[in-house]
Amino acid sequence: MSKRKDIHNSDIPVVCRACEARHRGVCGALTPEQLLKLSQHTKLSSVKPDTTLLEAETPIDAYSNVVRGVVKLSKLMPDGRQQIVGLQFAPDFLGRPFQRDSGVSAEAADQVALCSFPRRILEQLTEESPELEHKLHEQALRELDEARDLMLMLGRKTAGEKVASFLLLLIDHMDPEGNDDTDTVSFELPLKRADIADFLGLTIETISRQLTKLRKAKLVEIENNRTITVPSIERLRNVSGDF
Amino acid sequence: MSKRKDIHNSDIPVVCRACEARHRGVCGALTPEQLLKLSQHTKLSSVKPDTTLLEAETPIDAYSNVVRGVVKLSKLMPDGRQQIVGLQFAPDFLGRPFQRDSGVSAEAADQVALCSFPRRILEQLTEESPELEHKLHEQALRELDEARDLMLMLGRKTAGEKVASFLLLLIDHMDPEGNDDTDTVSFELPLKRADIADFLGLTIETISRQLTKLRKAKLVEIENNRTITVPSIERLRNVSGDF
DNA sequence: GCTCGCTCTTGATCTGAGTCAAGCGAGACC
DNA sequence: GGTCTCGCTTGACTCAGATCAAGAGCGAGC
Repeated sequence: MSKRKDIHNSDIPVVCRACEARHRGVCGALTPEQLLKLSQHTKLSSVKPDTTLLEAETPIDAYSNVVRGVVKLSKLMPDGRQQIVGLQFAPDFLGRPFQRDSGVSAEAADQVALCSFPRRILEQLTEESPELEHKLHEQALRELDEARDLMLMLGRKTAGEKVASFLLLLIDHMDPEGNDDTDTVSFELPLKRADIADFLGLTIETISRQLTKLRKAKLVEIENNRTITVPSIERLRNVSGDF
Repeated sequence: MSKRKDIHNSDIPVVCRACEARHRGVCGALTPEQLLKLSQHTKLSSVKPDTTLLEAETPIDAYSNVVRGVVKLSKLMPDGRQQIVGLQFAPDFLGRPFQRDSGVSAEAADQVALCSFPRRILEQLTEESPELEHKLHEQALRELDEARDLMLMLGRKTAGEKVASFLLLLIDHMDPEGNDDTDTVSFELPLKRADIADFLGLTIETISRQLTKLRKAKLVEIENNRTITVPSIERLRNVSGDF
């Protein structure tokens, strides 16, 4: 990031100037010229909750950066059982490089903003800049780490620990700006109960009961079903099983 | 693979000639010269079941290819609960590129043979050959896909479906040579019951009961607790939940 | 040969989360 | 205002898999 400080801001395409993807996301690997080229083909869009963004089994012809909101990656069993296998937050990259169908589908969890570009462009840029492939590789490794954390959670944690872990995961990923190092946070749940259940391998009813339990134990406060306040992250972590 | 047919075999280092990693693994990205350079620093080793290969939280200074056997990647909770988050079969690459600690530890599940080399060498080769990074990227994406399949399994499948899926996973990964397109296979279980339990998020007793159930349903035959025969892969798939 | 330790199986019982069912509150639409 | 739908909660009951307990099989070491 500091490496780019010397570049005058006017070299940066207007649409990219305020975008997180340029700092923490894959676009950070691009030169101003490449960024310009890319930005000429990008399309910003905003979609409603539960809009399907990628279908499993369907090869994709566009990639996106998540600019705002939360995207659910999910897998479906033939009989309808569903598991959310990952959540993507801004500025994550969305879409499987190298064409292989990844077998997951992607849906907006809440109001989501995307910055999309055709597959062809990304492929060109990858070829001329190994640093871009490196960024994508790093994102893949990061997602792999998260997937494995989730496996531990799904396989070995109790319902209560799962819900606590989920809240902590949200706190970790959302607005890293508002990180004032305090032990207390407040935020909007981007997922509805049904999504949380599909993420944690539980049922809606169990999510509801566990949240009530956390509320009665004064570990969280809940307003309007969606606004969560965690008075002490520390205390919440104590019931997450993570130490 | 066909691209290398024209290279005379004598260009290939002796230790690499019969190695799967040269074909399906990461070494396939290297030129004969690079392979030679690498092979001068590699060390072949063979380790007993349950030997620790990588410790979580400990940065690694060597990478390996799995040449024979099965390696368990696992995560541990502070109170001792354990989850196996991945299994690596020959010729998988073992070790996290770019130094970051991945938080998993690796143990031999059965008798394992490794081909190891110092981190420095891999880093040098990655710098001079983007194709190598590409191979590593592809392996990361493959592992990510597998991790997500496992998440669906851990979160949504019944004990019976989990055990059936596990056997199918083994059939998929083991000796792709012996794949004579028949519907019946026979193989040795590389994991003991306790490992299977940690992999599937169940207990030893449940594994045992589910195997007995499969045996009584004539879906598998079991000899000496370790030798499995599946008379019809098709029928086993029918109880795996995968369609 | 005998014992020890390890892996695995089987049975009896318990329990955490699922299932089924009812009801509430809030926004959307008529 | 009334009714529908959707998201959520709560209670009663059920059940799949965990837990607890006993014992069998088998190879290693003495």
